[in-house]
Amino acid sequence: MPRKSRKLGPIRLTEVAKLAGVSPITASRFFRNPEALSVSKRERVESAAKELGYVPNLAARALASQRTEVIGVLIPSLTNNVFNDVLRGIYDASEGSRYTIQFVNTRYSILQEEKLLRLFQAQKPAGLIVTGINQTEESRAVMQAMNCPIVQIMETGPDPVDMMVGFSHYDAAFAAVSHLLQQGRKRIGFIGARMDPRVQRRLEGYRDAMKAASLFDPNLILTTPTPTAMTLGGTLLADLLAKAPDLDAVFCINDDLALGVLFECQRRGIAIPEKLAIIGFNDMEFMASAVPSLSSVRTNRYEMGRDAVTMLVEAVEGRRPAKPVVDLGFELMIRESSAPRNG
Amino acid sequence: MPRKSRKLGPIRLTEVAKLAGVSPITASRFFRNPEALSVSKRERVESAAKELGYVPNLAARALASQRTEVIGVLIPSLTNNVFNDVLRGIYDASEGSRYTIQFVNTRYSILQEEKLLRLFQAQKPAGLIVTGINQTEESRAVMQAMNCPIVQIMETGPDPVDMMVGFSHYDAAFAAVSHLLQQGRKRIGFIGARMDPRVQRRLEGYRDAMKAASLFDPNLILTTPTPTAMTLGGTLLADLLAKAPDLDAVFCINDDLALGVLFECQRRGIAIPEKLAIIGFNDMEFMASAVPSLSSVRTNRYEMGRDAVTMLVEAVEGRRPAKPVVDLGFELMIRESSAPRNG
DNA sequence: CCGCCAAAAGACAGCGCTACCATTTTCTTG
DNA sequence: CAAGAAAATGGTAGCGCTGTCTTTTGGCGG
Repeated sequence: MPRKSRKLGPIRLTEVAKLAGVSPITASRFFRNPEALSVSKRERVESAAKELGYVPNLAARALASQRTEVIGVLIPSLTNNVFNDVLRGIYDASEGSRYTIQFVNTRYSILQEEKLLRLFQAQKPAGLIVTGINQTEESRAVMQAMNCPIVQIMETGPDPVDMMVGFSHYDAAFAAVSHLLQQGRKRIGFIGARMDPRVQRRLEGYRDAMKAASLFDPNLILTTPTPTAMTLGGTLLADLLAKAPDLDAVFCINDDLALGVLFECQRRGIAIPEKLAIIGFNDMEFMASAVPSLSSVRTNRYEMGRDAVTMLVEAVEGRRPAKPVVDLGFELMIRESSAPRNG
Repeated sequence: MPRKSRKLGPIRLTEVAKLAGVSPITASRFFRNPEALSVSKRERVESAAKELGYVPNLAARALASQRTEVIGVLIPSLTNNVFNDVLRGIYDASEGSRYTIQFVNTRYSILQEEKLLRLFQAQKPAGLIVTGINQTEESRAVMQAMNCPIVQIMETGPDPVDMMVGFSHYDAAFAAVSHLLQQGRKRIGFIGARMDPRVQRRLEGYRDAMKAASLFDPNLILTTPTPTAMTLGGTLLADLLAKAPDLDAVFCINDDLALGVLFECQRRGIAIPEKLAIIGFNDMEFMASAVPSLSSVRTNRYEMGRDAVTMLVEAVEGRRPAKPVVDLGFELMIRESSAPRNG
């Protein structure tokens, strides 16, 4: 006898079935597809399960059925508040479904991402959410082999692995810079930190907008691989001002930097927007309440997370979306910090 | 024959064992406790596993061993940035271990918490992290029955379910208000939102500090059950000023509200700290860079998450901590916003 | 009242791994 | 060098559930 005799542990499906007077397999079906049972048996199983306080053993279910009800989520950072909103959307959407979220942090490393992807592969998740479109060849191969729906989030691009929900960072940055140009600004700086692929694309948008206006000047660009932080905004503005004292606007690749820039300006007595216009990116809540209120590019982060889960759930259940790539767009939120000079 | 013949799916332990020329159970041991194998077998299993690209099937492992390597985390909110930092600590600490984090959101509802706790119970987690000390009787009973180490985080209190990592919100608030009193402030307002149990305890700390100075006045207190937000800070300040026009300081239960208050003051031309002193709570990064810089109470959120996981892992492995309740304390960060009036 | 068909219920084996114990091998030591 | 202890390894069964197929049941027309 290899194991101790039956311990009195948690209630098993067999016990429920016995109490309900049905076979275990019928009880099993009750939990997966109650419609398949006759009304009488359905009620009996239901009350038996309630009476015993039965909770299915997920490990056994996963082993027997060869699949799980887990949605794997790969996100590059928890420090960056942007992903906080995305996660909120993901968790909110998952609560209505029967799927569980399993979240992992790639730390902006595509090799770490590859490793984690392999780990997920072994768990046979029901679906996968990955950030961005810059996966390694190997990662793409693993994803393709996984045989589950996959959504790439945060940006759109050509050649989706499966599905996508995002927006064009290039277009968003182009629009933000174009707005500053329309306000008559000419010496528009670019302040960027961390410089992940999406930030790189924002830089391209900035560059092309400036070139289109024949105002491009590499001295107006200041970037650092350092992770973003509010204090960094102040430091970077100081450095940029040293390189380009005639700066009359800044495009910050996120709102933390923008607020840091605002504070630095207050410290130095630089009038916003008269001397310097500021525009941020993402439109976090504080942008609207700052004094002066700060312009930004609103991105639909919560919706991205939420829609990714929705698409995944639909796809798992066989209802693949009409178009696999969803562009959630962006919106310019023009506020005091980029008002016309004489406004 | 109930199933199709052996499909060519993922590599199983048996395959690895065969290639290594050992029994499956020996191969199994390699993955759980390599020390138990002789060096020669260890090397053979290792290379066989690598060659075949073996990844253990976690569902089978969980089913056979009757336990998982999951740490369940119950946290009340993803919107509140405080928990972002805690989660970071949790995830960072878990990466060094073999445990996986399974996070769920209780939405500040103790009934939801109870429900989620039951769900976790069925999954037999290796450990559990729960927020706060205000669980239902039923929840406590479930936890006690779970037979796994449990850490309550975010605050300390009497009667831990098992272990605790946190600090005294009462003491922290008391200290913050005492500081304002020492600066000669007499009409110190309290601005609070959401009013979860921990915020309630901060209110008590405020109340007792004011009473001790014989300066308590209920008109100085303004709270709302609304979730916290930066704009809310401004609104609440406006309302409080209507009730108590002679206000000379505010204690905000978090930094978002404090920044909102600062912005509202800038809008109204209220001089900080001359007319009004401000102190927040948590010491988020932006507090130091604001102009004027904002005082706050530093709390060790990241460390709380990190230490909770560390304690859990230690406990699972039989090394229970010397003292089950860890007080991480707090630190008053005094900055310009609560400097003396003539400073 | 029979036969037919669809729907409902059940039988059975096995998913991939590990607990438990038995057995073999290696190491100590008088 | 024998004998006992300790370490390393293996055999077997089963964790709790579900996929597949088979059997039973019930409804209905003739």
